[in-house]
Amino acid sequence: MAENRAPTIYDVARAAGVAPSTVSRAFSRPGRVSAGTAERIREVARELGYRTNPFARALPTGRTAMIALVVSDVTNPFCSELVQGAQAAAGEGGYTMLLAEARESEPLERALASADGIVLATSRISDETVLTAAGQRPVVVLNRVLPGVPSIISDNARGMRQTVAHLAALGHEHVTYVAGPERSWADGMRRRSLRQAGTEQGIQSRRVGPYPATVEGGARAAVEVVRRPTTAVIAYNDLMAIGLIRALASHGLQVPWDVSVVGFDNIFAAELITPPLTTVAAPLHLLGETAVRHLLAILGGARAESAEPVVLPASLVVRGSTARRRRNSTALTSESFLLSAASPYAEITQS
Amino acid sequence: MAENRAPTIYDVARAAGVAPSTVSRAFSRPGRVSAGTAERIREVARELGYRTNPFARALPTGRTAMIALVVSDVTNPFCSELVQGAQAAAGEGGYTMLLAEARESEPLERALASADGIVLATSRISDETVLTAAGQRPVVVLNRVLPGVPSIISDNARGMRQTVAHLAALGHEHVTYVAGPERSWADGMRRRSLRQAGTEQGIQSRRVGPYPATVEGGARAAVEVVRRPTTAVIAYNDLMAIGLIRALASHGLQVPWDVSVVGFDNIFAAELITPPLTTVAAPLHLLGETAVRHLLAILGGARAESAEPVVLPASLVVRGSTARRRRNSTALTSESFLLSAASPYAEITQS
DNA sequence: TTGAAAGCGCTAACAA
DNA sequence: TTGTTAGCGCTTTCAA
Repeated sequence: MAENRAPTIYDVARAAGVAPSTVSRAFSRPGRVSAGTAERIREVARELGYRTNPFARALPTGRTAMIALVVSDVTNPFCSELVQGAQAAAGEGGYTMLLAEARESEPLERALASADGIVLATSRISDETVLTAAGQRPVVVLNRVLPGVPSIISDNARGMRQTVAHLAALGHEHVTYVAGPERSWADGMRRRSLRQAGTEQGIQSRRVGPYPATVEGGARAAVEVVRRPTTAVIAYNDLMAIGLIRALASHGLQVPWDVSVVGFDNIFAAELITPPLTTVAAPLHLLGETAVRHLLAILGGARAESAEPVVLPASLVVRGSTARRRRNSTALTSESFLLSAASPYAEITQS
Repeated sequence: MAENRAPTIYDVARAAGVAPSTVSRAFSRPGRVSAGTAERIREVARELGYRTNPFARALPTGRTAMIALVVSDVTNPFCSELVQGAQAAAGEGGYTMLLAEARESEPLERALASADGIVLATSRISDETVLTAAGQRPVVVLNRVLPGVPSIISDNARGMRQTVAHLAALGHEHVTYVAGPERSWADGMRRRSLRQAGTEQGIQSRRVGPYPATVEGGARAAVEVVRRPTTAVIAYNDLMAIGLIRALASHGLQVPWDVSVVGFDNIFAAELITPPLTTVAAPLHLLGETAVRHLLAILGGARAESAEPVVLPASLVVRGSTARRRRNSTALTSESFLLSAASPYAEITQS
């Protein structure tokens, strides 16, 4: 309410009996000013309640001390932890974090306009757009790999290998993958990893979908899963797995007894549902943190932009949604698995 | 990477054959420039890829077109939707949203330094600090009421009344309230509402706690709940309710058969757990949205800061964690309820 | 309606 | 080590 104009370096300078530039230096590069004056200046500044104006500073330096985190859906539990990790790392580095939910490209524009650098954690934005953005500001992408753009990913391949091994150990011979958003790099990666792991471990796999990466999407997938019997399904993410489990139940199929379900991400709700979800845990917090750290390093002048993506560990967390295959329940042979009415999207691989 | 200095109004002015000030006007106050020139300027600007620099603009105007949302824990599912609503409203109003997680006051400082206004959605910050902040910039608080500070709250009293009525209808005569953070305004409000509703409807209530407003906190509360038998408990929030339910189960008490549990907020996970949680649904998204809208209105010069908090509807969502009281199980009399070993914190009310 | 010019608060040469 | 002096890109009187 008391609209007293905030004190500036000029006020401090006058009160401390030095030149404004000295005050500026005292704050922007301590060490370039004698200990004594520095101390006095800080003292006076404190008394006056001076705070450096980030905008005024941004103008001559071109550095805003802000980074932007662009996500596709804040509501997605996957995001929350990411955001937290990012926010922590940003604060630690003295940066303020902008959060943008990118439905269209406009938020990205705004982010580009005011942030020094950007962390992109959304599959909603096309590779081309990302590349364009990367041409203007340092960009770090999460869970996608793009030539020339530093990226942080979690080890989907490893998680998938563990999952397949786990399922195989439980006696499963076929696995259905419920695909998420088609444009998502992670989806492609998970699909390929499954095929690969399947081949290595003698497990047949097929894919259904794509469906939206939501509880609702998972529920919709259930219809197709029911139509094309399987003993184990791996969903693109936990949200879908949850939707799938519930919908399956309403179709009379009990997880894990009738069918085993595995998710991806290990979101908060994964261990709360019944049965608790077996899932590939992504180091969500670490992912966000690492991305921001990486970005700050680049902003700080680190030119060692190794072309290789940073791979963070992911590994299977076994809970209650997977169980030994029931020999007698679903009379599933290799043939019936492969031949069951295929949807237009279906993609079948044989080990 | 092509580090071509971004075009400025000077570049546009030269290319369009007008003065820089005209370009400025064309963007900041269309209407103060002839339709023809305006069109030409926009044209040229588009070609050059000009974007107004928010920092340069912020300097003379003092307006940054950014608002800050300060929350206590991004990871809390309660926040996610809030953030989304806020972010949507901000974008809609042409504002960029800063997100700060306030563990200490430093993030608040940063927010104050760069945002035009602030939405405070955390109980971690003291009333005094909020008041100080409100003295410097427009502030809107969420779920707390502070003299002179515009606030948005959800109708806890109504939700509580419904809850008590629901419980009473199920035959419960005593209710235990598991308290959350002591400094939280919402906690006090819920406690008072319960006492009030209890008095009105002839239900005895007592309080245990406070405990942290987390799953872990809820689990810890279970110990006390077990020690001091009760047939129904209302938890400060869903997270605690969830922790409570699970911990109760490990103590051999089944919800809702042995004890009914009600939460607050209706977070995403509430309907996923087993049993699905009966809870007072807060309009999370709307809360965030409304807070930001309100803030933008104030920033826009709305002086009608009605002293009254804006109250958004909250109401009970009945799911599976509440059930009819089993007459025979817990032989709970009014005396034993009131006299059971009280913790130092306990506060007992009699209708 | 448009242009000229003076800042907004800070940083960064360059001098002293 | 410190002061002087230009700007950074934009807005905003004030004149024209």
